Amino acid sequence: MEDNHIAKLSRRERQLMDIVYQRGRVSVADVLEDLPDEPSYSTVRALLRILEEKEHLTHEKDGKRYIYRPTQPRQQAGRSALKQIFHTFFDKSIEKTVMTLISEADLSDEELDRLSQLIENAKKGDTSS
Amino acid sequence: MEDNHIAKLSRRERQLMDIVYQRGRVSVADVLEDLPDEPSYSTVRALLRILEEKEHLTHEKDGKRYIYRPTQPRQQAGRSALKQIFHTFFDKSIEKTVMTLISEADLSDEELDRLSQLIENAKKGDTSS
DNA sequence: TCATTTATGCTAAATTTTTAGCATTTTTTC
DNA sequence: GAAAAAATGCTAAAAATTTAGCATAAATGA
Repeated sequence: MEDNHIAKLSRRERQLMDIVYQRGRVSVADVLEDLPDEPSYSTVRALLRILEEKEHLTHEKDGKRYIYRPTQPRQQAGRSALKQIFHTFFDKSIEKTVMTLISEADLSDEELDRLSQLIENAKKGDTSS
Repeated sequence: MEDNHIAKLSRRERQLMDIVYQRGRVSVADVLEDLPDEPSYSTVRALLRILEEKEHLTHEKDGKRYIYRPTQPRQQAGRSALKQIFHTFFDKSIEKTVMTLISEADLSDEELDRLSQLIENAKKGDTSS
């Protein structure tokens, strides 16, 4: 169950999951706030319920209202999303991908140094943290 | 029109676009080959036509059959896909993203050296190539 | 306590997506 | 050059997604 079954989501479902992953945990109102084309309250609730049925979300009660969280941890979901992109657009080349990230960002020298450090550590076989 | 309007695609449409970006250019048969749940020839054709209407694809004739290509260049599409992931799952942190990429890949020392080099170049203000 | 507000539960309609069929055109092959 | 094979053009049905409405329950506050 490591797989990218997030790819099977419908358009709207994906949009909701993105919001959930950005926020970490959400109420119906939160989601509504982040949706640019204000659908109705009912609509959002229905979608959250469906996502819960499909086991992409769980909810707990916070006082009177529901708070939803993703079932798949953020990091894991991120990793598999990243892998997908990297396959489709960057020929599975880490270099191409990193290059694109760096050129996108206009990093300070300090940040670049930290990246170097990261790579040095990897070289020593330390892939943790 | 730089935006991620690829996010507005339906599930099936996205799946097709992924195939197109992986292959660069495709015939109907190519797409069919890459779809795990063999839909009919007609189905794929209809989808390609729709994607063309929406201007995500163009086609040209290669002998008797159509060859489809994305209208948005691969690199541009990749960049915007990457940006999305990086926003949603990695708190807009280049470091987190690169770290994940590296840990995913089990790179050789040689490859890591090339990455270091990449970063050195960036430090010198060279964000080209 | 009782009215108001703010939630959820459930259901069904509207819309969009997905699919495939049949007709026609172009290419190939004998 | 006629039959078969391999494309595309167009249309419409089936399935899935998306939406919102109405009923009900829980919390709030005067």
